[in-house]
Amino acid sequence: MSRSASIKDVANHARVAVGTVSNVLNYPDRVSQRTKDRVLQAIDELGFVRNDAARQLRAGHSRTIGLIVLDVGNPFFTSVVRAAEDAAALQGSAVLLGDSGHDASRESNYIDLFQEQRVQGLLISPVGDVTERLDQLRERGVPTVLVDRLADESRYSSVSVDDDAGGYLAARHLLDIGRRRLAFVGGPTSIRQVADRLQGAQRAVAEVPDASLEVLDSAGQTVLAGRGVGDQLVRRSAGELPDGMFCANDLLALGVMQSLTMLHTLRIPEDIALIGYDDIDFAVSAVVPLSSIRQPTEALGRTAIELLTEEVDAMGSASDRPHHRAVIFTPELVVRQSTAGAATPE
Amino acid sequence: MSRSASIKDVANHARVAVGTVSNVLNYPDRVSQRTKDRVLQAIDELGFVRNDAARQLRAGHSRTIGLIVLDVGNPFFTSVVRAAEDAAALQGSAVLLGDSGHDASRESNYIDLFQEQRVQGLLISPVGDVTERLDQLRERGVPTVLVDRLADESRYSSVSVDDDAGGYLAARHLLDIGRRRLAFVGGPTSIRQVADRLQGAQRAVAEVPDASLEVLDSAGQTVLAGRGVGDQLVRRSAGELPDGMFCANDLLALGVMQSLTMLHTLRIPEDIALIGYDDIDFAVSAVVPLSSIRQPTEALGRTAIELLTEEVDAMGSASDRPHHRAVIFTPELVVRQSTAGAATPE
DNA sequence: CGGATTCTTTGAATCGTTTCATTGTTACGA
DNA sequence: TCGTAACAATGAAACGATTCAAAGAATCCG
Repeated sequence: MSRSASIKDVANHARVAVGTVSNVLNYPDRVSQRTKDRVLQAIDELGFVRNDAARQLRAGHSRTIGLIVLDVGNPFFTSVVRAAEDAAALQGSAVLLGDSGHDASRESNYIDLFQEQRVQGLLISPVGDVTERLDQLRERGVPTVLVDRLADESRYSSVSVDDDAGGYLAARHLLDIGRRRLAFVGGPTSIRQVADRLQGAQRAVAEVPDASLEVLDSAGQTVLAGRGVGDQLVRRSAGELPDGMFCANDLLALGVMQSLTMLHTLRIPEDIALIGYDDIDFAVSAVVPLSSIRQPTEALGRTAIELLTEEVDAMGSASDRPHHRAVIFTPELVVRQSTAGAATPE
Repeated sequence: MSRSASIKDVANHARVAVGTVSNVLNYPDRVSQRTKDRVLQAIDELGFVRNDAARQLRAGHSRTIGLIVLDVGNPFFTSVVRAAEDAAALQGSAVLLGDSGHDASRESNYIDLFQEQRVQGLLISPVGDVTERLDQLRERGVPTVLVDRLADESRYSSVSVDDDAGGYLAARHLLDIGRRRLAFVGGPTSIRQVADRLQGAQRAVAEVPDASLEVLDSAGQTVLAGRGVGDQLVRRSAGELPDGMFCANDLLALGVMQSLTMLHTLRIPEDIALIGYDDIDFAVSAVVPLSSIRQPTEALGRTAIELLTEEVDAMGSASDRPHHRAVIFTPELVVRQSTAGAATPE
């Protein structure tokens, strides 16, 4: 129930000046061994723990970094968060995590909170149009790095993944194992990710003379939506079926797989090769382990912190040229049984 | 690039005293409309944002609550976290989230960090034995509530879920739809959750004279482990098969379902009714939508904050009797197709 | 032994907010 | 018109850590 001990209590207890205690904590080399021992013992006896508020009041800024993601429940972000936390910890910063849940007002609340906390900088996967807000933050000395969103390099640094390249990888892989009648399954193309992945797939298909790509619009991005598409497919005659399918995400792919395998008339991968996107945990333990495109989430998180640190440092040196970088990662192909085996053209 | 405006800048700009600005922010009623307008305008013009560090230095404590979970990627905790954040926001606190990832040293780092930040209190789902550490925290005025772990009420408050009751619910449901030859699938019973769920199931079975419960040990708690168990089952002759199965979690259940439905010789739920535990997102979109036991995660998170608030308040009034509460929630049965339909006894 | 040099220690000033005793102002009833 | 009460505004003190100029101690060298 006793109030926390302060640096002054420690100083009294060790019979030294407060400045000395501070030196023990921050510049141990400046202090003689004898006094250092006395001070450390006093710290131990009183159970002294630094008061971070006082510290950052003096310093003018905190040692924390704000991170606002769209959805902590999404494994993609979970992984980015963890990587960012680890990278930040290495340089002695902590990460304050905010989950906007795709809600602009929650997002705004977190920005307010982080600004009050005087975070060193902000990593954000924005919901609404927050550019004005972010400009204002930067004026006040808080730099921002956009996550999972490509930014104009003249304005912000950003880390993102090349969805077009991912789409290309997936389609190219299907073509490489000999498939020619491809189908793309994806939700509304108004979603940028979906549109980009489709575009990449089209690019790959265009490179192969006799290949075709059919676009199957799904109602959403869920397992059920995928099953809906699959159910329609199984009604087709054999000649009308694709022999390779690329789904805009793994949930869709798992739904399609459920439909196709349910009736045991179509085999994966022999009759139809199937590939998803995201490489979620479930992909590996599907009935037929699902090939997928893996996003380099660890690299995203780590690099986001690196770019932010660059910006923070640049802020310190009052060089006026704003030097931002937009880092774009290329996703990675993960081959499993759903696209395994040699070519089986008709 | 300009330094952030302080309350003093605002005071100068509005030609009032600093105390007045503070009053506008904290006790608007004490200030006349005229000055309030002037101050608010000055705040707006300077883009003033409170410095939380100074605030909490003065206050002696922050308005944040520390929350350390075992794994943010786990949907159970994700949901608890979100509920806790919402509940905290309602009372004007923010939640600092730490992910220990089942690692005692990460856990310890977060406790250090939160102590430096002078959090109001701590919610924790502990990895190692941290009781000493928590006692020490309480002495310094930082109360703790244990999450997803039953605590001795004489020492801590806690919120947890009754796994025995959950196991009972699941088995009772299978019995209620007429199944008698039950099987429990679960990992090593050294895991408390698994042992409790099994115990509850046994309790239910004991209540019905001609019912039996077979225990099938799974290698782990994954889809693949479940498939392993399922693969062994399908080799049995019809008479040796259970007619109702309860899996210690949904992943196991989904694995079992994959095996059983793969060969199309056994039907779910007609031949074998199947129920899992946790009600993960995938349960509803399985080939046969999976019945499950849902844990009241929202209530857990909300109640954890409530108990913590009680403790914080109790700390304020220097009443020496430590009054802790251990709240135990009962999980909920979610019936889907995998256990649907009337009884089909042999 | 004295002066120069290096190494330690000191403690007041500072960061930005809140608090609160004090002073200043206004309004009202007698 | 005066006294009193209610209301507004003031500004110094405090929170706890860090910084830094200055003082004090120890060491070295000629």
